[in-house]
Amino acid sequence: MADDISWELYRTFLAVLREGSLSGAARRLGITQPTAGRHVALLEDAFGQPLFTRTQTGLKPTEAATALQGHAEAMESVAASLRRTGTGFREGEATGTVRVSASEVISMEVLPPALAALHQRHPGLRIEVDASNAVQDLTQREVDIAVRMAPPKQGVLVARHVGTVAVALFARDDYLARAGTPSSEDDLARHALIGYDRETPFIREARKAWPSWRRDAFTFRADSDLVQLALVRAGAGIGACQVALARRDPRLVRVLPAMVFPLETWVAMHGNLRTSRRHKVVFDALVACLQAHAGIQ
Amino acid sequence: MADDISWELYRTFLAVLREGSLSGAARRLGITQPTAGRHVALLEDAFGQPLFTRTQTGLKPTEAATALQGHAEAMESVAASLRRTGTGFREGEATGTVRVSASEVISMEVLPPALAALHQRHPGLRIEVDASNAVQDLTQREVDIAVRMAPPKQGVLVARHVGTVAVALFARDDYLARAGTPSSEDDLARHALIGYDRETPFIREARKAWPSWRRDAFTFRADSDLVQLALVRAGAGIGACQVALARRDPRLVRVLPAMVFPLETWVAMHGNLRTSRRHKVVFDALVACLQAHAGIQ
DNA sequence: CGTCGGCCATGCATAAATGTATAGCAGCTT
DNA sequence: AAGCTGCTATACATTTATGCATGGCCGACG
Repeated sequence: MADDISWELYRTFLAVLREGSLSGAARRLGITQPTAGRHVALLEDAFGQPLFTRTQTGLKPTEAATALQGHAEAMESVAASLRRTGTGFREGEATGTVRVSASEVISMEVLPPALAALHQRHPGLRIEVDASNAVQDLTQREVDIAVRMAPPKQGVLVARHVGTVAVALFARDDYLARAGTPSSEDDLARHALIGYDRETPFIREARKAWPSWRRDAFTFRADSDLVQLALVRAGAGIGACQVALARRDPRLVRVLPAMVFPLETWVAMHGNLRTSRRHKVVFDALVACLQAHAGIQ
Repeated sequence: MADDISWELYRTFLAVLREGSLSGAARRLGITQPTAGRHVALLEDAFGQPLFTRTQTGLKPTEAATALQGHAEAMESVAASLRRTGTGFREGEATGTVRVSASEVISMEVLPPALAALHQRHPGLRIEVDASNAVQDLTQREVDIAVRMAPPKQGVLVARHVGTVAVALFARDDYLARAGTPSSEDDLARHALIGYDRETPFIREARKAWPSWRRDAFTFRADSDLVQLALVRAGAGIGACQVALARRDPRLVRVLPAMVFPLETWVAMHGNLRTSRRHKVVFDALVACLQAHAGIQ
């Protein structure tokens, strides 16, 4: 069994896969084209099969190579995490880069003050925010710490439940003065509603609680929660909004208080990072920040 | 930014961490001690900090090195998967190794016939079974295909719901003749019950359905579901058992039919492996096998 | 207390991997 | 149709990484 496949080969393999040519991969990796070609040849040798069909315009991946791509990407992702963790580590101090993932709304509306304060206390800290609604997999994407709206499943994580963020319906006062205040869920049909466009798994789940919150009932549709929030703030109609955020704007009025959707909120981190000073610092800061956020009713 | 850290360095780094010495790592990797030392030195150079304190008896990892260990292990795991997938790939044929994870009970009682038949059809196939009740993370552990009792969360997976496996209470006929048949859930207190020892997250969830199924009520406690099953089959008392399994033993009698716990069962696989012939073959076989299993009422 | 075994560090020879240069081929553009 | 560009493959030179041998150090053991 050829156990001596250098991990380095995987890296060039992935680059060739991505660039579609030895020359391109070589450029990206800072090596030369013959070297890239030799790496691929070595890998093909080790696996006992071709990974690419050579053409004049580049290399076309075979079925086998396609099957391996995901793995290679996973390695790359982990390698990037490793490098990020290893760089800028200083005994006892919190220095270096930490990559945080959170939903768009949380990233925009909740985290910034906390992160700013954090940096004041730890000037050596570099913080990357990955704002995305897709459920990030800590092992998959390059993220050290994630704010999640679902309890973490994976055992290797250290996770802390920071409370429940309530989502409810809001509208600006002038909209309600204009269009009236709905008194029942059925009333919503006569209003300008602000909601989602494409249905995600999360929305599908949430819809069970709000049966009337259907796509075809919406006047404004947007995939971005930020856009929805902006529409609500602009008085365009009635939309869903985290209660703690709406509280900041005195003109936003809660309608149909019975309609509440609770978001169990968690902060999760790789168990490996428990011993890393800077990750612990950011983790604790996020926990404190979100506990405060979830505490607002 | 030194982006040119060879992935190969990570491999020796992990080996040094594991072996606790350059010499040991070198032996394991089939390189020499000076080379291992140089690799570590390169890595320390790239990270700008020491990873080990050199002693005469070996290398002691610093705080930084400890923080990196988990990442390095993750890389190793992925590399192993990659190698396994790449080796023995043959266009159109199902050859090579596939690693399957399932619960102990499923691994022991349900899969073997299906795997045996599968191998008959595809003699080039090598199958590894990882029997463990811990929820395996497909990206974390070295597993290609997993049989899970929970809907998969991660988007990168291809998952198939194969049905609902019902778990109910059973006892052997002679036990019931001896001790009587319980007529209500409260009656259970007077019986010899077979249950879990340590409470896992899964059991905590399941307990909500069966409030009377408490640890202190059990006569026999075992963490292993296999042992519990064996005790039920031996007529030791009343225990939980998958209905489909109990059906095989004519002496096992279902008690308190109202107490049923449904296990939603899924077969999950990396999306990357969709194009791999051998993985698809095993995936389909597992789906068929478990659909048949879940179909038994 | 001396010996043995295991470990790290260093200097040096060698083998291995990489880079350079070039040839050849295909597809575009003018 | 000729020239340009981008690609792979090969031959050759060179750098780089590796292995080998050795020395020094510490702890275990008889």
